[in-house]
Amino acid sequence: MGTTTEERRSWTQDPEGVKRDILSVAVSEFAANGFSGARVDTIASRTRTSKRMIYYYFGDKHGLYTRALEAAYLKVREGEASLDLDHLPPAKALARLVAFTFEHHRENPDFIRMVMIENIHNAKNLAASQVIRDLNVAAIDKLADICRRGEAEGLFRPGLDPVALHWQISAASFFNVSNRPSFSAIFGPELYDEKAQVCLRDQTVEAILAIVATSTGK
Amino acid sequence: MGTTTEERRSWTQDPEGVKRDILSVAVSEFAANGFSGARVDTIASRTRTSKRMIYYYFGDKHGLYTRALEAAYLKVREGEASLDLDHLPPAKALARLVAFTFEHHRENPDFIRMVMIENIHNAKNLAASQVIRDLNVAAIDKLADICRRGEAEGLFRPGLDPVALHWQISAASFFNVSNRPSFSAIFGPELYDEKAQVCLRDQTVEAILAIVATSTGK
DNA sequence: ACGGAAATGAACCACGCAGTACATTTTGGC
DNA sequence: GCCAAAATGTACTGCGTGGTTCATTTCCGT
Repeated sequence: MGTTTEERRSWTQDPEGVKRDILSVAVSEFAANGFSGARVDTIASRTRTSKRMIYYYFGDKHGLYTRALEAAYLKVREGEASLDLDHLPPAKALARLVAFTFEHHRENPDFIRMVMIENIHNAKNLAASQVIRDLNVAAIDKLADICRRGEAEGLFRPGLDPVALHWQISAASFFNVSNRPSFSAIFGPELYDEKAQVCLRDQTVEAILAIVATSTGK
Repeated sequence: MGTTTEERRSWTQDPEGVKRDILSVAVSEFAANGFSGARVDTIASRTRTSKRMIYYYFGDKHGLYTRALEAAYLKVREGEASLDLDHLPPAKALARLVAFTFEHHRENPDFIRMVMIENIHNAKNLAASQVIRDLNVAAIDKLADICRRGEAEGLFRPGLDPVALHWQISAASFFNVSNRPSFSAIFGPELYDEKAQVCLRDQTVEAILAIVATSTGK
């Protein structure tokens, strides 16, 4: 009855595709607006599916946020995996790692913003995710290895703390992206010209090399 | 009629006090929860006055946020004014400035968080505030002066960019506070022990001194 | 001492937005 | 082919929250 005049809706199912779609939109929305700033309706409207599916797959806004955070981490750590430093001498390897980190952060502003947002929330969700903790601990192994080799060859000062070194590297690389808006607003955009960025990167590399070479701190 | 049984309310006016009260609560609430995360009702409940007064004096939530941001900046820049470096030789002065900045940021987490939040919002409000721009440009004068003196005495390499140097100093000092939650969550809280913090601070001072001393970058 | 403006109180409202109910279609196992 | 389970569409709701209305009290100039 009336089937001819009424519209018949049909679709083909694609659970994994739908989840991926939602997550990628969620990452960019949360990264852009923060947790409370992001709107589930907006996220939904930017996917090829509906709000209904978000709640179907992710439970609630918070669940979606957590999964988006993990997705951002996974993507960025994937990019790091390609870096092979074992064949380089320690100083070269370290220089390369620092320069790479600097560039890699620049290329992943959404990831940086997700971490900023997490820090505003005191890293509550980050701390709760075993997935992320594992990823990060793995990320420091490369650095620890370089330190070990450098010390063994007598090139680096003894007693280096890989975590402290990672802190120094992250500080510059992260800050460069995270505080770009405020820095540009106050001092002008010149420091973010490609040329100036290369300069900052090289300066950072040199600073890190200086730290491992000299005997500083106690 | 009935004036004896009905409660009579009376109060003494204090416009400036009320504004100060509201602003100080607003800073801590916005710093803690971000713009959309903060609740006007919560802010109101923590003041000695009412939500009505917030709208009376600040117009809307956004107006309150802007004023809170400026208040945070004013307070922190005030603390910096006490630092007198003119009587120190350039290297000493720079070392002192870096160490001071590092500590000063640690002591003002709410300010750091306000800047983080601004950066999430692409520094939109910060850019719109002439007050804040003036404050920051003034803040770099100290550093520019040290650079000038250092170069004149042949102690620093020529062509130093005070803004780039400020970037390096800020990166470490800011990151140390801004990313403490995520860093602690992932690598443990050890790096934020007093002892380790002193170590990081000294390491940062040395790194900055290395930058001005060597001829790095182009 | 009084009149108008500034300052404050108490209740109220409109609506944006997270989350749901219910119906319908697809899919895969037997 | 049939049926239960998974996946999707459509429409709806309750309430948290930013903002307002109206009345009342304090203060200050003359």
